[in-house]
Amino acid sequence: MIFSSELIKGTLKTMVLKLLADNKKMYGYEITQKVKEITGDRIQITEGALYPTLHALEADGLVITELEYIGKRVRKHYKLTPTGKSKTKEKVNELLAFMDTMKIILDIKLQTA
Amino acid sequence: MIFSSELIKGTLKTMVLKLLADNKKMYGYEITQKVKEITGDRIQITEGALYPTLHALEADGLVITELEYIGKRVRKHYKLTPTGKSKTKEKVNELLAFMDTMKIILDIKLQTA
DNA sequence: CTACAATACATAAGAAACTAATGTATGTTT
DNA sequence: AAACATACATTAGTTTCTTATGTATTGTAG
Repeated sequence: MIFSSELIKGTLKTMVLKLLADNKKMYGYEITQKVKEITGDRIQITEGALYPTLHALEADGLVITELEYIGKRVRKHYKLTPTGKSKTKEKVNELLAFMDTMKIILDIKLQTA
Repeated sequence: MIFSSELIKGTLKTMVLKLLADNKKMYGYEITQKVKEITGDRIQITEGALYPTLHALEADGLVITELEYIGKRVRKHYKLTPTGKSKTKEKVNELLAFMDTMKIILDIKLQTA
């Protein structure tokens, strides 16, 4: 089962930041594969969503880039800046807290009729 | 702390369906207040987001409406249809599973360097 | 040895879903 | 009487995604 894309909305930036925090340095294609791998193919990040997000993170000063050449093929590595690291902690904590709050709504029976 | 609105994206429909499942019958304004109440003001659903969502649920046959008059003021109550009830279970289960998957990404240390 | 799949970047048109603002109206509190 | 709360609704604009397309290199299967 693949998660409906609407669920991924709003969590993509946080996911990418957290992956960069855990892996120090990643390139775009690697991020798509890693997410597929660790979610058992249930979350698939499309390139059309990922690249604009990475560019936005760079424009915001949360990541810096570094080019690597594998033969003639280029890889653009992304790495968190200090600002990016603290922003990552913020965003991760917020998402975890949000999910706890959502669970209150999803789990409880408010009234029984 | 109020959750950034981007996090609410994609979960609104599921929240509304679940609230209707637990409360049998609710009107729009009541939904906004209930969500504020049970989340300690951390999730605030705006009317501009809620009403179009309710109308979409009705157009999709997941809810039916019923008008109530309190003096001259009108309340539009929403109630799940049988289709709406089974859709609610699906969406709630999917969101819970999604959150478990997200926790894998947010909690684990993939590599240490 | 060539066609297809995979790797790797990127953009762009359109859609979806929201925000923020505005509008209308009634009821309640200070 | 003014302000706030209740209760519906719409709309212009923005953000963020999907789907498709484009370019190019490298690996693999027939």
